[in-house]
Amino acid sequence: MSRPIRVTPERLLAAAAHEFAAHGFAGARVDRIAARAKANKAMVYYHFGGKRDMYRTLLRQLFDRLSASLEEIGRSNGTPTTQLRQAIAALAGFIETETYFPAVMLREIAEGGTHLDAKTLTSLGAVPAAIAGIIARGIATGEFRPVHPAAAYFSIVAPLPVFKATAPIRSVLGRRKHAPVPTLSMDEFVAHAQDVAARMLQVGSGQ
Amino acid sequence: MSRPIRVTPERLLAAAAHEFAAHGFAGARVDRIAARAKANKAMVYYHFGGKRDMYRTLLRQLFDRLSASLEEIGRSNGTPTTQLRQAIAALAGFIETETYFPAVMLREIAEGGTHLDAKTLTSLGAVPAAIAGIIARGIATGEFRPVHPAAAYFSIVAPLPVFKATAPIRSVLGRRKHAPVPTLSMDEFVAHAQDVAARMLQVGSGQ
DNA sequence: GTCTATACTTCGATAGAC
DNA sequence: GTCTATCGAAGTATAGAC
Repeated sequence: MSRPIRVTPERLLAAAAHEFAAHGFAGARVDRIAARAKANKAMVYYHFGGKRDMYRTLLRQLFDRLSASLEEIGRSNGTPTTQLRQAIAALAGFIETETYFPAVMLREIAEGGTHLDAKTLTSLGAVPAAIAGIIARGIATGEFRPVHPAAAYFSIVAPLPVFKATAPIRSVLGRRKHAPVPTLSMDEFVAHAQDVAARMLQVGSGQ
Repeated sequence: MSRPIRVTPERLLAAAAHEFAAHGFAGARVDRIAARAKANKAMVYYHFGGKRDMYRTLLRQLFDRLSASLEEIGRSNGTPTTQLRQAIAALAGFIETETYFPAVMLREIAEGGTHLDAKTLTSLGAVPAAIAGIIARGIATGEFRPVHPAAAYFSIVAPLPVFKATAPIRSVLGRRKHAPVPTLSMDEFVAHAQDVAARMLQVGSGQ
């Protein structure tokens, strides 16, 4: 108590998350980040050195938090099937909590990792590693059918952020006549994603 | 023959595709687009009116071409199962041909459709509509189990552009010790995606 | 239709006082 | 650590000759 926490950097990062998600790295404005954080623009340079380093710090924190959560599930004593369900739920929960994460992630993918340094790439890589680990273990125990872990990873993970990030577009499209996309909640979609993962990895029942 | 085709707008659009894919809307530079098209910067404004309208024209053309290809498959006399396999292959082929499409699409999703006008949104909407149509028909005939068409759409479509667009990052990550992501070709991933779609929609065999 | 030259604006970054 | 003031570099867009 009464600990003089440095709030400025944290507030700046939160504002940066919002800004980078909404406008991308190039479109993000340092002025807007400072304004949103109710801080001075010079503080960005004082605390982070510049726009790019602030961006990297943000990404590293996001990936570290996500991978830590996934790795904890991987270390639990559940079966691979259970762990995978939990991992999907954890990813969905992370997306719901860190609402800017899907947009930031999709943007960085599109960017091809251009803005990332080695340290940030390491943090990023821990996410697929955690999921692939669960899958590989399930295959090793014979609980999952043998699939390429990377292929399974993308089938499992990609739909969630894309679904979440398309919400605004789906909303606009849904307000039209002959709406092609009926309403679908995040919870429903998570259940669907868990079901798809289970069917994908189900032993036997070749199609 | 000897038809005096206006090549400048086409060349500009091709250059724009490259530029918007690599840098996003905000990061795209009109100078670079003109330079790459070996045209003058003023031509962008003459032919398209500005950066934003050029971007919309590009997106509209992309979505129109993709949805036309998918709708043609939907009109063919194959079964829904066959049509869905073909649709996934067509999407993969489109991604391979229009190499800048995945990045552009992921970026626009992250952007929340901010830069899109009504006409472009209509073109965009035709893509999920075509896929959802195939799925709905398969459910109607009892060939597919009843799933939410939108949920199925995202499970089927999202992994492909994400897989393709992550190639640069996977390549960097793969060059490291303890590489978490073994090599995986696009062809292998497409086959995997078709398999996942089939299993997802397979009647019975509750997980 | 195409090019040159340039007006106007915005943005990232820093210097320097407090 | 924080703020004000400002520089210099880009960037979009247009005017106007050809």
